[in-house]
Amino acid sequence: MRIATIKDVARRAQVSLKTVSRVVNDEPSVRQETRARVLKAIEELRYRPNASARSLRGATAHTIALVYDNPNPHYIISVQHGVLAICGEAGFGLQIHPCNSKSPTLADDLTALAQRWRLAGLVLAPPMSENTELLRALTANAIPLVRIISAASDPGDGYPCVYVDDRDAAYAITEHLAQLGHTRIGFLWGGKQHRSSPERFKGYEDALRDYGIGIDKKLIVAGDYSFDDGFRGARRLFRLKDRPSAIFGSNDEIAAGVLAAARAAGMNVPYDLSIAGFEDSPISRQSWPALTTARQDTEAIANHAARLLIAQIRGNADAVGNEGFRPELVVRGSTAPPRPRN
Amino acid sequence: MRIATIKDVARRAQVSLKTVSRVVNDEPSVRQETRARVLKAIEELRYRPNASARSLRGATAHTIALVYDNPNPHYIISVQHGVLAICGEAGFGLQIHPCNSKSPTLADDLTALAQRWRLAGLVLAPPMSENTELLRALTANAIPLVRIISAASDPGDGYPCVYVDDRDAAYAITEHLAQLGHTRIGFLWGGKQHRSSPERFKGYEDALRDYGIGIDKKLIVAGDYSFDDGFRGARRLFRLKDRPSAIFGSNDEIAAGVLAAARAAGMNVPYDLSIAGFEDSPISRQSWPALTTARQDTEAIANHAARLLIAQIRGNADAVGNEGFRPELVVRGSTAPPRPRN
DNA sequence: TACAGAAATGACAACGTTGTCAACAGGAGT
DNA sequence: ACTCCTGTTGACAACGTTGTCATTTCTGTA
Repeated sequence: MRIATIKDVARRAQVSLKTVSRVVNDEPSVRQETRARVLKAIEELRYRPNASARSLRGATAHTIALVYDNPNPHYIISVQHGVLAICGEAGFGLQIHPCNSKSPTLADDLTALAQRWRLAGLVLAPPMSENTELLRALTANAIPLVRIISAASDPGDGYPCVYVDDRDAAYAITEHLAQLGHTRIGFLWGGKQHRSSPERFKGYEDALRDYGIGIDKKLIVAGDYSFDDGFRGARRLFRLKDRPSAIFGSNDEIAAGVLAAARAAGMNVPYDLSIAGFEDSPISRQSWPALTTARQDTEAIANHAARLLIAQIRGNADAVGNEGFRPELVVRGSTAPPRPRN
Repeated sequence: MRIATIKDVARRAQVSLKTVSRVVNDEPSVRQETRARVLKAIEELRYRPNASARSLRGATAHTIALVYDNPNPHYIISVQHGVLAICGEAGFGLQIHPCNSKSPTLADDLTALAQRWRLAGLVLAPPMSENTELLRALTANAIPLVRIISAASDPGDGYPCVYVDDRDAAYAITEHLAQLGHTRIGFLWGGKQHRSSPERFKGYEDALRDYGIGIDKKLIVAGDYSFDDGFRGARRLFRLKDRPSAIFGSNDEIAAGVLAAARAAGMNVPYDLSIAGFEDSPISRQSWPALTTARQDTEAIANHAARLLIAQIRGNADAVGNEGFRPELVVRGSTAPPRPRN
C-alpha cells in the first residue's frame, strides 16, 4: 500500500500538482468547487504531505530542537511538553537533544545538528541558554534560537528569551521564613553553572538584609542541584554549634535531601527545623511533610519559548516578544515558626 | 554563509557528485587518493549531508519516533535517553510523541504521524505497546515497530519486543517480605491499562501461595500508578481491624504515598510497617527511609528496543532478536521484620 | 603489445514538493 | 469590438541526494 503523493491526488481530482499544493497550503485563488474536489481526493487517498520534500524545497525543515543538559526529569518533561504543544499547533516537529553543557565542542555539535537536519531553530534550556559564547556561535551560523534563562528582567542583549525571576521568588521564600520568626536560615547552593543559582542566592541575601538579619557565611553551603548534596549540606549545618532553625534548599531535590538528613538525625520537621525548596516539583508534594517551595509554571514558560522561536522563524517576530515569569510562593507543611530558644 | 552542498564539495574536490556521495556513505570503489581529496573538501567547507534530501531520495527518513503515555518523568527520560543513545550511533533522529493511550483515533494519529514525517519506525512504550488493535493497524500500514512490554517470556506473536519480567521481580519482593516474617502483606495495584499491573499482582499472589500465606482480598486495593493512590490505599489498609505489617506498592510512587500516609499516621517505618516499591526511581532513593524496590535498567531496555527497531528497518532483523530483562531486588531501609504481635 | 576484466568515476534521472511565471477565461470599462 | 484587469489554473524548474547504468582508467595476463 504505497503512500499517496500529491501527484496521485492531482490525477484523482483532475487538476494540476500546483492546485493541490495550493489547497493543501490554504492559498487563495482556488475556486470553491475545485477546492472541494481536491479535498475529497485527499480524503479518499489519505494523502499526507511529505515533510522531507517540503523541507528540501524550502530553506529549512519544519522542525526545531530542544537542547538541554539538566538532570531533573520532571523539569525536562515539562519543558518538552510545553514546547511540543506549540509545535503541534504550528505543524512543527521536535527533536530533543540532551547534551553535555561542558563539552568544548558543544557549539560545533549544535551547529552540525542544526545543519544536518535543516533545523528551523533551537530552544535552549539552562544552562546552555546562559553560555554567551554558544549563543554567538549559533547566531553567527544564522541559527534562530530562543533561551529560557534566569533573570529578574529582560537582559535586552538581542538574543530572544523567556526569563524567570528566580531572585524574586527566592526573596519571597526567605521572607516567609523570616516572617515566621527564623533568624538562623541556612542556604544550600545549586550548581554554579546555572545562572539561577546566584539569582536564588541573591534573593536570599536581599531578604535577609531587608529583615535585618545578618549573613553568616557558615550557614551557606555550596553544592549542586541534587538530593545528595542537600543531604550532605544539611549534615554539615547540623554540626554547627549554633544550628539553623530553617534551611532553604536551592531546589526541591536539595530540600528533600535536607528532609532526609533531618529525619536521619531524629528531627521533627517542621518543629525542629523548617525546610523550603524551589520549583514545585513532584518531590515537594510527595514528601512528608510536603515542602514549602516556589511554583514555576514550566509548561507555560516552554510554551512561550516555543511561540517566540516559531514567530522568529516565520519572520513575524514582532507578534511575540520576550516575556518574564515570576514563580510564586507555595506554603506547605515543611515550614513553621521556630521552637522558642531555651 | 550558505550551507555547503554536495555540489560545492564536488566542485572543490574536482570530482563528480556521485563520488562525493560515495565517500560520504563509505561505499567502496573510491581510490584512496580521491577519497582523501574529497574528505579534505568536506572538512574545509564544513559540509553536512542534508537529511531532508536523503530521506526524500530514500523510502523513509532516518528518524524514528518514541510513543508513550506515561506520567512518570523519570521513566520516560530514561527511555528517551536509552533510545537516543542508539539513534546517535546509528545516525537516526528521534521524535518524541507523548499521546493519550485512550484516544479512539490513536491508530490513525500515529499512522498520520509516521507518514507525514516518513518515519522509519516506532518504539512503543507501555501501555501503547500492549494495544493489539494498534499493533495491527500499524503493521497493516507497513510501519516497523518495536514494543517494550511486561511479560515473563517472549510472547512470540510476531511483533518484535523487549519484555520485562515484572512477575518475577514482584515475586522476589513479596518473597523478601515473607522471609522477613510478614504474613499480612498489603498490595496496592497499579493502573489497569498497563499489563505490568496484573503481572506484578501475579508475582505477589504466586509468592504468597508458595510461602503458604493465604490471600486476603481486604489487603488488596485497586488504584493507579500514583502517589495519591498510594496514600489513599494505605489509609484504607490502616483502617482494617487486622492491619497489614507490610505493604507492597506496585511502583515507587505508590510506595512513597504509603510512606507519607504512614508518617501522617505516626507510624515508624520500617518498624511499624514495612514498605516496598517497584522501579528504583529516584523517589525510592530520596525517601527516608529509602525504599526497598526492584531495579529495572530502563536505559538498557530502551537501548535494546532501539537496536531491535533499527535492525528491522535496515533489514538485518536476524542480527538482533527479542530480549528479556529481569528487574532485580534492591533491599533498602523501608523493610524489616514485623514487630512481634502482642 | 594487446586485451579481458576489474576498479573507479561520472551523467542522469528520480524522490515530492513549492516558487515563478505564463496562459487562459470571464467581466468591466472604453 | 477592443483592451485591461482579475481570478484561476497549469508547466516547469529547483531543492540536495542517491540508484542505475554507462564510460573511463587501471591491472594483470596472454
